[in-house]
Amino acid sequence: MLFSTRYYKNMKRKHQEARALLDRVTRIYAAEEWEGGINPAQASALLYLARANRFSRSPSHVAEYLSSTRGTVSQTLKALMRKGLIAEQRSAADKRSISYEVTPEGHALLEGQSASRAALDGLTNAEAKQLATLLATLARNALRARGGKSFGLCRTCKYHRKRKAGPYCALLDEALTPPEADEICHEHAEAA
Amino acid sequence: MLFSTRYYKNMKRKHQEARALLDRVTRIYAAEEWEGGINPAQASALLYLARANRFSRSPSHVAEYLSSTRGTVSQTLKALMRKGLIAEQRSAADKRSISYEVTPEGHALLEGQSASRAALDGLTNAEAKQLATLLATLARNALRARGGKSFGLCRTCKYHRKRKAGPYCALLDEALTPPEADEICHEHAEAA
DNA sequence: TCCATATAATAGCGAGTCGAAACTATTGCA
DNA sequence: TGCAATAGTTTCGACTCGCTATTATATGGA
Repeated sequence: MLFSTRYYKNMKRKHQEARALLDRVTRIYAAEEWEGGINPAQASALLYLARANRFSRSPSHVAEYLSSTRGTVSQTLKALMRKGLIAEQRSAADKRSISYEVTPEGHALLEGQSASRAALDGLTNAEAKQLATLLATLARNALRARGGKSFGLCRTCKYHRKRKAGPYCALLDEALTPPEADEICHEHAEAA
Repeated sequence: MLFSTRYYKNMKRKHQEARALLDRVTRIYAAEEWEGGINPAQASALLYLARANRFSRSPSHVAEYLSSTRGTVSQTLKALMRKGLIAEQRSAADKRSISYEVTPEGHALLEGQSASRAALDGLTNAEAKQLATLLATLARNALRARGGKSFGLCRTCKYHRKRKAGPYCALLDEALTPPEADEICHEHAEAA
């Protein structure tokens, strides 16, 4: 198939427009976050920790989720600790690993940000859903290209089982509480 | 209208999911940018300068577009200068103001990033257009709430005129070249 | 059992961002 | 002429960023 030069120029312009929009929206929200006494990196890490299950709340997992490094994330988490927004939970099984918990103060901060963003964005429910679907496609494709992990919700994983006693993970051979089925898992594998 | 607690919990979850997705996609792209020898703030400023018209390429304009401050942007632009990606253009009319030009090296870098992103995102043309539309709505609403300026394209502005001799700006009383009609303008006003 | 290797997290480095506030140099208005 | 507004820069302290050690713990052979 043959296309004109004009067609390609138009494609390129459209692509740059979408990219610039993503940049700009992110920066507007970042400005909001700064005003809440937290910086964007800290906000992203905090939201991840609030959404991740008990197997997925270590510095390494945060780093991988955010396409960052362990060193950088280690410092971000220390800052969140100092601010009392998360708490450390050392594991007995493996003394090297640490799991973080979002404190009530941390949850309150996220709650406030959610409210402020909902007021800002002014999207209808249908539009918000559409946006989430498109961004999810974008993330999935980009991650596949980069070899990253999906970090999807437990209930959409191929190891997820619905048992009479409640949800269950066939990979870790662990029983789960009902709310855990809606949390992010670092072991998440796309169902076929 | 009455809604259940479950309904609100679901709303909140959906909202956080969209926000987390925006976070994550941005960070995946940021990781790409670092690999290209440039950091996210520099990449955003560079792309803005490449898309802005000759009236809109000052440090103040970049700062306002990115919801940042003049001080921060001043440093970012100095970094881009050192890397030879932009060039200074001092004005004779107002000796205080500076306009920046993206150099051929800068354009080449953006070109490479565009190509790499297009390969990453894997969206169809229709999906890309839909995403751009949704993000534009988001940006417009958030900016209205914060009192920010739109920075839209010249040809969508209420002061834009299509004349026989070519495009024309009725606000600045200036004749424009055809490509300028597709550039960003800091004076942009939404058409009624 | 001992030792090499792998893994989890942290520390330190240098460049750079962030907002905020102080500071220059111009411009324009009264 | 004077003085406030504007455009840009500088400096500050806190923090992020990737990077390269370094420490502590686990694990898998020989």
